[in-house]
Amino acid sequence: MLTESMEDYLETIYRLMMVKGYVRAVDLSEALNVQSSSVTRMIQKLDESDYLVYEKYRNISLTPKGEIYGEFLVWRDATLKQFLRLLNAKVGIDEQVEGMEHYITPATMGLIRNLITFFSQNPKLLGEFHALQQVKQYPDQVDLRELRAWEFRHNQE
Amino acid sequence: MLTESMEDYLETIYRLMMVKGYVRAVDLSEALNVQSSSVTRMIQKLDESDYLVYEKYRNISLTPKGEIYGEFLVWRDATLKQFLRLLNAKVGIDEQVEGMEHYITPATMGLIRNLITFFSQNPKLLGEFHALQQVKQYPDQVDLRELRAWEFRHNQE
DNA sequence: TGACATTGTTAGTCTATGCTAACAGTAAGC
DNA sequence: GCTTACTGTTAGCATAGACTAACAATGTCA
Repeated sequence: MLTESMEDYLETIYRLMMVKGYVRAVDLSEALNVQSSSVTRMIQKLDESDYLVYEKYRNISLTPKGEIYGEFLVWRDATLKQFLRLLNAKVGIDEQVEGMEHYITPATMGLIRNLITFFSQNPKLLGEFHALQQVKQYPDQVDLRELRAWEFRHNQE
Repeated sequence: MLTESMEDYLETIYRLMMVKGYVRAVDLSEALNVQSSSVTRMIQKLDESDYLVYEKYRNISLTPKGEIYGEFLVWRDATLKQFLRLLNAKVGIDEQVEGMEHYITPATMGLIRNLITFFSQNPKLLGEFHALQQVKQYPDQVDLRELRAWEFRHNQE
C-alpha cells in the first residue's frame, strides 16, 4: 500500500505527465514544495514498488500500474473538491482535500460521486439545501466555544 | 496546532473522561493500541500545550481548552460517521473517519452537519438518493481498472 | 569545446511517533 | 508493613519523510 506521501507524489507525477508529457525531479519539487533530494528518494521508492521506472538522470515514466493508480488519484482529488464546493465550502478546500483524500476508499468515492450526480440532476434541491445554510449559518473562522454552543442550540431544537 | 496523533489522544481522553470520570495511561494505551511509554510522552506534550494537566503518577485532567477541543473532536468523529452512513457506506467507516477527520475544518463540519439535517428533514429524498445507487452500483472490493472503466462509462452518459 | 548554470544524487541530520527494556512508584493481600 | 503485581516513566532505538551540504551529471552558449 502507498503512504500518503507516496500518493501525493504519484498524483503529481500523473498530473504533470498529462500536462507536459514528461516529468523531471525539479517539476515535482516545485509542485510539491519539497527539495529535490526528497524527490529523488521518493522516486526510488515508487520505482521499487513498480509504480514507475526510475533511471538515474533520466526522465521518469509511469508503469501501467502507476498510470491507473495515478488516474484514480487525480479523479479522487477532483471529485472531493467538487463535493466540498457542492456543500458550499468557501475556504481551505484544497488543503482539506489534500489531507483527507488518502483515507477515502474507492467504494466511498463512488457514493460521493453519486451524491454529486444526485444534486446536479436536481438543482432545485441543491438550492433548498443551500437555503438551509442561510439560516443555520456557521462562521468561517469558528471559535471552538462557539461551535459547542451552536451544537448545543441545535440539539435542543 | 495539534498533530493527528495528538488529536487522537485528546479525543480518546475526552471520551474516557465522559465514560469513566478519570483517565489513566493504561486506559489510553489500550484504547489507542500503543505502549504506555508512548502514552506518557504524548501526555507530557499535551500538558506543554495546555490541553491537560500532567503530574507524574497521577490521573490526568483536562484543562478548559482541552475539554472544549475534546468535545469538538468527539462531535466531529460522530458527525462524519453519520455522514458516511447517510451516504450508504457499509464497510470501513471507522477507519476512513479516523483518517480523514483531522483535516476537516469546523466550517466544513458545519456544512456536513447541514447536509445530514437536510436529509433527515426530507427522508423521501434520502430514499431517492439511495435508489440512484441501486443503478449506479459501485463494487465494494473495487479494482482500480474497474473504477477507471466505471468512470469512463458514466462520463459518456 | 570548455565553462558555468541547472538539475539530480548521496549522505547525513532532524522531528514525530512508534517500539522495547529497565527502572520507579503504587496498591492489595497476607 | 512486606511482597508482589500492576502501572507509569525514562532512555534509547527504528522508521518515514522532511531538510542541508557536498558532489555528480547534463546542457547551453560563447
